[in-house]
Amino acid sequence: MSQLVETARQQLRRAVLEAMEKAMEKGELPKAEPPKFTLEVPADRAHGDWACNAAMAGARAFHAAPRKIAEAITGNLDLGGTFFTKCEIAGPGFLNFTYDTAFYGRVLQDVESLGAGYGWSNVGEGKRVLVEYVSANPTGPMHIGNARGGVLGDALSAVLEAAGYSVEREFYVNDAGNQVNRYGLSIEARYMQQFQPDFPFPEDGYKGKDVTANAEAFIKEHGDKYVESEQEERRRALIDFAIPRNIQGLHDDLKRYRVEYDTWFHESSLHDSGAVDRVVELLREKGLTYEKEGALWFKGSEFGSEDFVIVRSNGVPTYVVPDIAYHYNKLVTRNFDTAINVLGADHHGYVPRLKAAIAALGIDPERLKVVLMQMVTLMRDGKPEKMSKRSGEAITMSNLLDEVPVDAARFLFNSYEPNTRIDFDLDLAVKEDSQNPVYYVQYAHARICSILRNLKEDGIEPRACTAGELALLTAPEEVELIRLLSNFTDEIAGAAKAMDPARITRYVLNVGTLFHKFYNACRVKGVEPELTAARLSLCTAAKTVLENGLSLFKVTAPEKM
RNA sequence: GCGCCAAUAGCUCAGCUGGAUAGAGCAACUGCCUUCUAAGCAGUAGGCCAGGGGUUCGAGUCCCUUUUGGCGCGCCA
Repeated sequence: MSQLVETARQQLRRAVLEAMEKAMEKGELPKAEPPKFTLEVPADRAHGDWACNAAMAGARAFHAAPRKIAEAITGNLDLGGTFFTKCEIAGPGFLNFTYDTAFYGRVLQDVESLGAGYGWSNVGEGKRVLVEYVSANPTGPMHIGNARGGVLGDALSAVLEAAGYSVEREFYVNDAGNQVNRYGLSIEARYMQQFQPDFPFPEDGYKGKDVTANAEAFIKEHGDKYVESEQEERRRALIDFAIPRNIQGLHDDLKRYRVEYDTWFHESSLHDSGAVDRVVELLREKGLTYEKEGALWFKGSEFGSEDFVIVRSNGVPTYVVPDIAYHYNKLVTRNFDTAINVLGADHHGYVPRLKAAIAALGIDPERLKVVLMQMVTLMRDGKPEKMSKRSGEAITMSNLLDEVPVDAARFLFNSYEPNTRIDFDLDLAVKEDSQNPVYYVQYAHARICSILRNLKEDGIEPRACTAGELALLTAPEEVELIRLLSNFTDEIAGAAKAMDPARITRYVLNVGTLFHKFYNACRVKGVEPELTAARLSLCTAAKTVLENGLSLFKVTAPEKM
C-alpha cells in the first residue's frame, strides 16, 4: 500500500504543530490551544503542493492577524527529514508547501513496485460490507435505471474493496409475494389463451412480450397438460417454470454488462425459514405494534418515521416485512458491519420506514447506508426517448447494450455522481470519437502502449531508474502528472468514503489529460538515454494508474486504437 | 397539502469536510502532424453560481425564505 501522501500529510501536520509550539515558547505567539487546521492539495498548482490554513484558523485563538501568525509559524518551521523543501505565505495567510524534487522519484518507484496494487489501501480495515444493487423483480426484463444501478453498485463495490473493505455483492431476488402472484396470473392467462383465445387477461397483469414468450416455452415443454388442471396447480407449475428462467435472464443480461454477484439472495428463503413471521413476532413482543381496523401497525413514529401497516387485515404481511427480515439477516444473522443499498430515488420514502424498523429490532440504523440514485432519461436527437420504437415497450437494459458498447455505457453511467439525474445521450454514447470521454482515456493508454512498443523495437525497455535519473523529470508537464499519480490512493479512499465511484472516473480523465499534455510537451524516444529511461518510468506509472482506475469500472484499457 | 432531491458557461457536468482570480468536456473561433497514435495539444471567447435575506476573517458550499423542476407520500411492491 502506498503511504507516501499520507506520510507527507503527517509530516506537515507535525511540523506545523511544532512550529506553533516553538513560537509560543518564544513568546512570538500568545499561549493558547493550537487551532484545528486542514491540510489539502490545492487545485491550483501555483499554490504549492499542499496548503495549510492554520494561520487563518488560529486568528481567533491567538488574537492576531493571520499573516502575523503565518510568519511566526514559518519562522519556526523545521522541514528537515520531510518530503518538503519550502513553505511560502500566500493570500490571506495560507501556508503553501512545495515538495522536494526527490519526492517525485519516490512516487514513480512506489507505483512501479506496487503495480496492480497501486492505489489500494486499508482505510476500510477489512470491515465487512454487503452491497446490494439492482435487485430487479424477476417478473420481466430490466430497465435503464437498472443499468445505472448495475454499474454504480459494481463500481462502488470495487472502490470499497480497493479501499480495504471486505465486500460482498448481492442481488436480492423478489421471488415471493404479490408481484409473483400477479405474474403467475398473467402467464397463466397467456398460457390458457393459446388454447382458449377468449381466456380473460388480468387487469393489472404484466403485458410484456416476455410473458407470452415464457408461456410459449412452457407449452413446448408441457403442451396442454395443464389446461385441465386445478388453477392452483397450473399457476404453480407456470411460476416454477418461468421465474427461474427470468432470474437466469437477469443473470445473463447483467453478466453481459460485466456485473456479477457473490450471492443471489432469495426472498422466498426468508418465508421458508420463518424469518418473516419472526419479525412480526419480535415487534409485537417489544410492544411496538397495535391493531387498528383489523390490521397490525408498527409504531414507526417512535423511531423517527411514521406508523405503518405490517400485517394486512387479511393476515398477509406487507412488503416491508420481508425487507425488514432481509436486513435483519444482513446485519444480525450474517453480521455484516455495514449494509449498503443502491436504490432508485423513487424508493427514498421507504428508507425511513426500514431504518425505523431495524432500529426497533435493536440494530443501529447507521449500519444501513442507502445510496440513492436519480432517474435516467435516454436522449436521442436531443429529445427524451421513453419507449423503444421497435417493441413499443419501455427500453430495456438489453436494448441499450445492443446499441451502446459496454465500455461506453459503463464509463458514462459512472461519470455522474449518484444523486444527479442523467440524460443519457445515446448519440454520444455510440460515437466512437473524441466527443466520447471513454475513448479519451483509452486513447491515452493506447498511446503509452505505442511508445513502449516503439522503444522495444529499438531495444529499449522500462527499467528501474536511480533517484538521480528520476530527478531529470522537471518539466511542469512531468511534475504535474506525477503529482496527480501520487494522489490515486487518496482518491480511491475518498471515493469509498463518499460512496461515489464517479470521482475515480474524473480522476482517470484527469490522468488522461495530463498524460496527453506530457506527450505533446516531452518526447520519450530520441532524447538522452537517462531521460528516456526516466520518462519511460513515468509512462509505465501512468499506464499502471490508468489500468488500475479503469479496472475498477471494468472498462477495458486497449493497447491499440 | 406534507416530505426528499436538485438549480453553477449555449449544452452535459465538477467544485470532496466553508478557503486564495468559480473548473472541465462538448459546441464556436485561431493555430500545431517529413520525429513516439491529431480519438491529441496550445490559445480565444463564454458566469450577478435561480432570486432575496442571514451566519463569519471568508459562502457556489452552512441556515432561513421565495421561485422553478424531478421524485415520493396505499392494508401496491
